[in-house]
Amino acid sequence: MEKNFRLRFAPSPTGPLHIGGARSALFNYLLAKKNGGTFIVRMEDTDLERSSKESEENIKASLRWLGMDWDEGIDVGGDYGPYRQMERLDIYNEAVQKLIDEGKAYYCFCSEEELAKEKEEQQARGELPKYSGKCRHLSKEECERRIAAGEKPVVRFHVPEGETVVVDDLVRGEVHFETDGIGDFIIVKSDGIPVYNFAVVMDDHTMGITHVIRGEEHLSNTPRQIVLYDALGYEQPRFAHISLILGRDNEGKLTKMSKRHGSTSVVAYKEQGYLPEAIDNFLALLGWAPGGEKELFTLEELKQNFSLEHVSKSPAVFDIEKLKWINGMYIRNASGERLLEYGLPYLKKAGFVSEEPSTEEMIWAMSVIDVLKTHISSFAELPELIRHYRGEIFYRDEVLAEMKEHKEEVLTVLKAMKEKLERNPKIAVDSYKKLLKEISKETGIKGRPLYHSLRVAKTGEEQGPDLDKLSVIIGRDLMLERLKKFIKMFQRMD
RNA sequence: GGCGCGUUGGAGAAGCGGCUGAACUCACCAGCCUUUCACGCUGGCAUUCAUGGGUUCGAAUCCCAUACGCGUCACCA
Repeated sequence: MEKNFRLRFAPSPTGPLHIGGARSALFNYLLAKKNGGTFIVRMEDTDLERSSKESEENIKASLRWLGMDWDEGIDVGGDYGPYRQMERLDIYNEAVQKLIDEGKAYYCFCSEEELAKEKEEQQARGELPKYSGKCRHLSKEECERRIAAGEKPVVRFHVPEGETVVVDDLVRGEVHFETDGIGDFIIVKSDGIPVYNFAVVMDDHTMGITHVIRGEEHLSNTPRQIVLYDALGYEQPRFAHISLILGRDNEGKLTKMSKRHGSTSVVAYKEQGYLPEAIDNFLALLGWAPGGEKELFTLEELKQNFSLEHVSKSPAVFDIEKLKWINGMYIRNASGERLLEYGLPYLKKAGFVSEEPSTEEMIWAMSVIDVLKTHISSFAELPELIRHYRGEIFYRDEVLAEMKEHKEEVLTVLKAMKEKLERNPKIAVDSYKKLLKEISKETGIKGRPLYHSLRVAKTGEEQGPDLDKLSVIIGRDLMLERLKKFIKMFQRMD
């Protein structure tokens, strides 16, 4: 009998939601949805120093933006709350007291200096550094006396010696750890707040979590947690540790994804004009492989197809080129409305259309986006491209040299265009195609000689959007100005 | 250093003992489409899976060793 799937994403609100976190959240979300289960979001805010409300808000907003709505947890509630660790202290304290009473955990009064010294000595002797167990045998009376005297002890868990802990991991198989390598670890800090390894066990158990999908960096924490599950008499959830996300640094070395590899937060990608469905798609492919040749998946399709069986053990490389490609594909396939919805803010921000666009501006925005949509991989490139086409242009020597070989032809075409533009001060955007036809007919020049000369004169480039459509961006006046300048310059060349 | 994990083309990445004489994507090359380029479409692009042994009728796929890379060893999560 399979229990209902209950999965969770439990970030600590110590910064904006980053790519790695979003990917963990996604995998949990997808597995829950695939199996008709429940997706829960909870906050691990026991690090008072670094936790902040802004971070929590950022994480929630990012998750919602990516389409990962949770069924239970923070903000939405549920039967297993509260969903913030700092509001669950009573639950933890009760369990800690039980462990102390049973002799499975104990107060430790060692100072940081003592511990550091001990560690140093152990290392000098070539031993693995771990807590000596010095406070293990303090009497209850002594503990009470010292606490009453104002000392602030931590609580350590007495790790059973000489045992092997097996992590039965859904992606890595059985991974073995010796308890002798662990040492009695702290479960409650001297300020009375439990440490992650303890709180997470309590939460996952009391919330009925069935599967824990998290980053590989937690693999070495898992034996500690398992030993706690055993001591508490709780049943373990299934664990799945997904591989790290690597980024390539300036020297070309691959290391764990961090700020030095560029943007790491979800909001940063949002601001750069990536679509949430593209991010989801990209994230899903970071370590997970769908069966066939298909690479583009909507969230809905991901929900149906996701499974842990095809999650890779080897690290995933954050390949920004791939993200750009995926995003570009989503942009090309998006409806006009959606394109406008996402693209317009970038045009406004860059000042190409006003804050309250007129109908004319809206029409212009739509056609610009339509012209450029096959040339951008994110919406942030939209204003960049427009500025690029309108800005200073440079003519490459090789290109000019090639054109010089057909000097007469080139000049004929350019002059014809110049004259037509001069005669039509208010030429409509959609009549450029007709114009090109006329020029071709009148001059007898067609194909590459026709298009190439005009393209170079107008943009300085040899490739780009359709020539007639380019007028939407450059406009009649600028185009004419450039033609005149180019003709002048070109005539003087020999 | 201990423990843990990984190593497939120019890059990302499938593959889980025979139907892979190694998918797919990017990049690159060629052709088609387009009165041009791009977009799009079609085709080409690893005699080989870090190296060395072994198991097997058969291995990128299983085992061992070596090398290299990465992660983790907190009163952070």
